[in-house]
Amino acid sequence: MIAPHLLRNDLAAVCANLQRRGYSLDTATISALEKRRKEVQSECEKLRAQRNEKSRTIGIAKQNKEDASAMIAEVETINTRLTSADSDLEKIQSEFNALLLEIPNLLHDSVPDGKDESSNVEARRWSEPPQFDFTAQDHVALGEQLQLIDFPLAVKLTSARFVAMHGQIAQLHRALGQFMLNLHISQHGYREVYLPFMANTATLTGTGQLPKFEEDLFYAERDGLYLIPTAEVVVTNIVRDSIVAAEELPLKFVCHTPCFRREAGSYGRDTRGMLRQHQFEKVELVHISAPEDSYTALEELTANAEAVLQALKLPYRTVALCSGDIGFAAAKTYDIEVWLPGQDAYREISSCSNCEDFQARRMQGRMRRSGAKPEYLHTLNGSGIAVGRALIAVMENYQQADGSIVIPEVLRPYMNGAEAIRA
RNA sequence: GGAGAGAUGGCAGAGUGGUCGAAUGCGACGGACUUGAAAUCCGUUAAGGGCUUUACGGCUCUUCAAGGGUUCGAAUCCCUUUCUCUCCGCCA
Repeated sequence: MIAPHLLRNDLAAVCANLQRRGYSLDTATISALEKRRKEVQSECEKLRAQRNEKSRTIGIAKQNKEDASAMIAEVETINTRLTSADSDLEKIQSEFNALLLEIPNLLHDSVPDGKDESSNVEARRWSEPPQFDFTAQDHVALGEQLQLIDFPLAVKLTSARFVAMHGQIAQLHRALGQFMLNLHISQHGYREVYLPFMANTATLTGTGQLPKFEEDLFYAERDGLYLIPTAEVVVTNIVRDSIVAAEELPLKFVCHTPCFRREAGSYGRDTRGMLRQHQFEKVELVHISAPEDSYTALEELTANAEAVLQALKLPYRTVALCSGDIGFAAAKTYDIEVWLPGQDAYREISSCSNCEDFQARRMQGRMRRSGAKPEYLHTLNGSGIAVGRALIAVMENYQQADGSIVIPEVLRPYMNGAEAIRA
């Protein structure tokens, strides 16, 4: 949520910033609404102040056993006017609020301009795509030959866009998650958390999935709960409705969860394989930081995610997303793209964002420096990294001519020492 | 799922219709005393919004789990919901 005072006092600047995203703000509606708000709210408060004052006088009169009926009649008149003014104000405020919740975050100055992903700016590149002296296969072909990835089974049990894995691929998948978690805990100073995989409306509103992106979520109607689309939702909401002491910052959390996404509107995209699934696992990194530290934190968080790929020796590049490609809640985002030989392309495997105070404002997440007023926190999140996609990357980058897959060294301890997966 | 008890400030805990945003204690902060500290004493100490001010600030509204109701007036009375605890049932 953008700071309401910016919308009141600096509408033109807000509008210009959002324009960079290709988002046009309805300034006429907003300023008209704001003008009425000011009038009606003043009226309400004036009436209420009068009523409070009169009621107090009535109380005193009654204690002195005096007749207060004239004053009581007066307050009744005030109340009639107040009721109507109040309902006007409520309408205006809920309209304003609904508008506010649907406006994306302001962009950081360093975000490059551009309409779509073609304008993203490469920040760095690590290692080189492997050269094969045979034709590289994708993970679907590799998994089928090994008989360890089973899409028909997932369809039978559930539906399309789900996957079933057997044996050593299932184990490799688990190994990846365990490895990432341990790396972040032991090397990068994160605290592991285990949280619910379902979340309520307030939680999803806090991070910005609701109200605008409800169609992307799985919803359990009987219980009013949503399956989380990312651990970011539950982890970031740890600080919802709380005031964190400045000395405790930054908070750095790592959390391994399944993620559930309906993928509405992406029907034609990435239908082959397990690149885009309704259910996938992810190790998520979250920083809760003081405002002045959040951009340093973004670099750190991104580097922590990159460290996973470096340890796995998977080639990647890091790009700064341009204004048109950046997500709703983020002020700045780096995507990390891993090399996939099966697609002969770099594909997103992590997205690291600084949301500044956008989410903190929605969820009333604040910090306090000693003696000072509470201030909004800055929240950051990033995949560290997507486990399902990491599995694809390992399979495709470590494939051999005979269709076997060498297990990256750092994962072998999690694989009972096995060095390769063969049919 | 059944029965009962609860939800008040950073924490503990009083408050059952009127000057209550709320006693008291703890904690925190400032000051006095002290070489320093402890102890003691004095003082300050909830959040959010609006209007106003160059600024210090001033005025005002809201908030005692949430929503609704009764009333001139609600932390206090009534209804609904949520959550917590205890007992029973079921369950990994």
